[in-house]
Amino acid sequence: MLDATSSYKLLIGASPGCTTSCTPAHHLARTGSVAERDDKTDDRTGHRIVPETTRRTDSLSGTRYGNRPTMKDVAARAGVGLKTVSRVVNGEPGVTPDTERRVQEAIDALGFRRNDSARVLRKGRTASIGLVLEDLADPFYGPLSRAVEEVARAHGALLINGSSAEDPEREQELALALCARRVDGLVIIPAGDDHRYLEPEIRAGVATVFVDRPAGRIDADVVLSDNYGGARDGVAHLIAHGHRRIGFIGDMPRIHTAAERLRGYRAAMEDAGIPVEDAWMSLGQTNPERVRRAAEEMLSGPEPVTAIFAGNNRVTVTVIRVLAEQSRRVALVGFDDIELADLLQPGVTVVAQDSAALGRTAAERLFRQLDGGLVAPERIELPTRLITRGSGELPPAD
Amino acid sequence: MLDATSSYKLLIGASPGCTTSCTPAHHLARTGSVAERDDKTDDRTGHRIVPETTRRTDSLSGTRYGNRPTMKDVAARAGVGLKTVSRVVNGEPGVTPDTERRVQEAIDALGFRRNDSARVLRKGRTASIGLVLEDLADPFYGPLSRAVEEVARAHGALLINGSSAEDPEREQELALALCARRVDGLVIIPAGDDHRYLEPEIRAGVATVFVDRPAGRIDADVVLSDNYGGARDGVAHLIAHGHRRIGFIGDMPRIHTAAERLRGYRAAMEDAGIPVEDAWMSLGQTNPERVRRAAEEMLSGPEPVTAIFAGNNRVTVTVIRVLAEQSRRVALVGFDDIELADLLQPGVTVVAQDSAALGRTAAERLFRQLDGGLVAPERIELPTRLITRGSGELPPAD
DNA sequence: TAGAGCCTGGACAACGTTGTCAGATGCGCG
DNA sequence: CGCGCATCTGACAACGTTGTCCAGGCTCTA
Repeated sequence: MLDATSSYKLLIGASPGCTTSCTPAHHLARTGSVAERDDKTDDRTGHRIVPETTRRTDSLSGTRYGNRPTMKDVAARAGVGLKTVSRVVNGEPGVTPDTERRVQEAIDALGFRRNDSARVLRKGRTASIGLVLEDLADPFYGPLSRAVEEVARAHGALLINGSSAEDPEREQELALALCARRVDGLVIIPAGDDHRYLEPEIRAGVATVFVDRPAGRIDADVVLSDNYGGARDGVAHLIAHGHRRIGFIGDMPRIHTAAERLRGYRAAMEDAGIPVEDAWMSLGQTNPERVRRAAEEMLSGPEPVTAIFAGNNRVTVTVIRVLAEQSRRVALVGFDDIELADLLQPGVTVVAQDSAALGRTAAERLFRQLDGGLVAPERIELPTRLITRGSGELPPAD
Repeated sequence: MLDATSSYKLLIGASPGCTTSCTPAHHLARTGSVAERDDKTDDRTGHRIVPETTRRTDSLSGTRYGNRPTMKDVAARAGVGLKTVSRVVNGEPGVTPDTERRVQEAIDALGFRRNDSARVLRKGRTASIGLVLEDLADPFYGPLSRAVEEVARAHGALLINGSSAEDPEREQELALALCARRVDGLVIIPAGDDHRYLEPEIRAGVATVFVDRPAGRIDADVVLSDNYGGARDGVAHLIAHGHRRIGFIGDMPRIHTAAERLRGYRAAMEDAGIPVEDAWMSLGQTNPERVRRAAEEMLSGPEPVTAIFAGNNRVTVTVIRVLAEQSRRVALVGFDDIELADLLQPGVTVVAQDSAALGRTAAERLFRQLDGGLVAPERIELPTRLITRGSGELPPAD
């Protein structure tokens, strides 16, 4: 068992149900027939288990487990002082080649590896940054995460990341756990809307940058897409192609991006002088069931919408499915680009944001905070791109 | 600047070019016209920058940056001993409610947060595990990563992860850097084929599980999909639908999964008594350019292939693009499931592996190592599923 | 050959926490 | 009033590393 005291558990959060809410597995198509291989599999798990040839080496030997050699051990073996070993390990000058060789031999012989925990304790900086996002498995966050990692790597730092699962409490747990680890900085895709809990941390020097959505109740750097403008453009695009009854399906309104995109939708409609009807707007969870229901409702009745604006990639995917079942041709513009969107019939017109750029920009900003000391918090907005592929250019079919 | 000494840099790797090789950005369709928003953007970066209202709080106040309060400070302020604070922080028994209240007040007033580095140093366990994978941005690894994270979370551990970018050297750097951080365990999707460098670490008690591909030159737990069987089934499926000239496009042969899938291809062909021609097999990088060239070659000439087996998700996506441009109907089965595969015309038949299950199984195995002490290394093979959607059932079009 | 200066190596404290152990305090009871 | 006991508290060492500082030996020059 991992040694986690009660208080520690409180921080990290040992919640009962690990609801992996909305992994792409849900999005992956599971239609069509399924043939399962069946070849000497374990009854219970369906796994095939093959024992490896040898037992784990040294499992019973005299080697002490979990008792690693220290610099002291290396020093003793090499017949030198403790600090000399430190010098060799860190490549500091002032060691004769001969001594260095002896130390190196001892290191190799003992399998010594410097304990970075102790190093961190002594030096104060951990050379690691934390990333709190919503769901690592969401294709939108993959590139973002990778971009943050690349920037971290370029600065010699490691990346610790965790998923909040869109739960504000879990976001806080994670962020604070990372602070307890003394990460040098924090990149946060917020789930909650009150981040005052971070104030002591920021004051203590933890660099902090928010991405995709702004921080709540504190001043902090934030890097986001132009959600309002992007949505407005997308909806205006539909209007320009003759649509007037346009539906909007988005995420829960408490999520900043969802609210902004809705605002963009309203603005575009207003600009065109089209009064928006309540039945055209549906905000809520983005699981396939709800989205499907919402879409089907908009598409039924005496005056169905002729076009749908989908508030994010998950919504778009489900709406595509629903539209594929319709006899009428309904126009669609989605927020976020989607893989293979160009190969569908028709191609899916989207308002694309560059998630990698979001991550990169945020991480760079983070390290600038770390390098250069203090600057005024800024809000950096990245433009979106309207990519027309067909679905957004369909004329209204009344 | 982050404090990273030369030797440290050596470990973490401060490589010159940060080639974010093959992020999904490459896969995302960029066809169709593009309209860029242009609204008071910064000339150089294309960002829109809006200064936040206030200056960062305390930026110039007397608060000492990077000088956090310690338990000693809390103790002094609460007028109690050091150890009493420790007791309160850790929820240990033996503290009067009154004392506890005083300590808690001091903690809140000072914004104290326990330094886990020191804690780790003292206790030996870090309650964190490392994940080395190929590319966080690859949709295949997102769910895997998330699954590992969930299991870690259930055990009160945090997840540190890094991308090897399919570079063995970088894999080693990362893994060893994680060991220096004293992660309790390591989940590795290996890029290289020699992992003897991990021997001292494993001996020292670092739990280690390999995923997706087996370890090289050491005995270690490994969790992988039935690549051989899956590929054989997929190819047999094509053969069953009348194909004989079947192409195989896969990843570099040094990658275990690629080699196994090729073996499956050969086996299926042999089972059917079809001699394989060299021109039908193409192994190498999976970037769109090479895959496209490979596919186009197979499809030209006097005796073109009538079906293609795509060795992984990236290959499949590119092959779909190429096939969409062909006048002839060519059958396709791909390894790995793909989002929206069911909505294409025809739907894409795939051999699906459950990447989340891979991650979950591996992480659970890791914590079992940590909990239960030592067991013989095992090889756990997860079954694949053939999902038929149309593209794999097309008859040969000669 | 002596003194100055440089190079190398090592002793020691400190980082912030936790485990050990002993001391202090309060209480009940004989 | 004194004793034992239970409860609470705090002093101290240790975890493994790095920074400071000093000692000893060497080379070089006068």
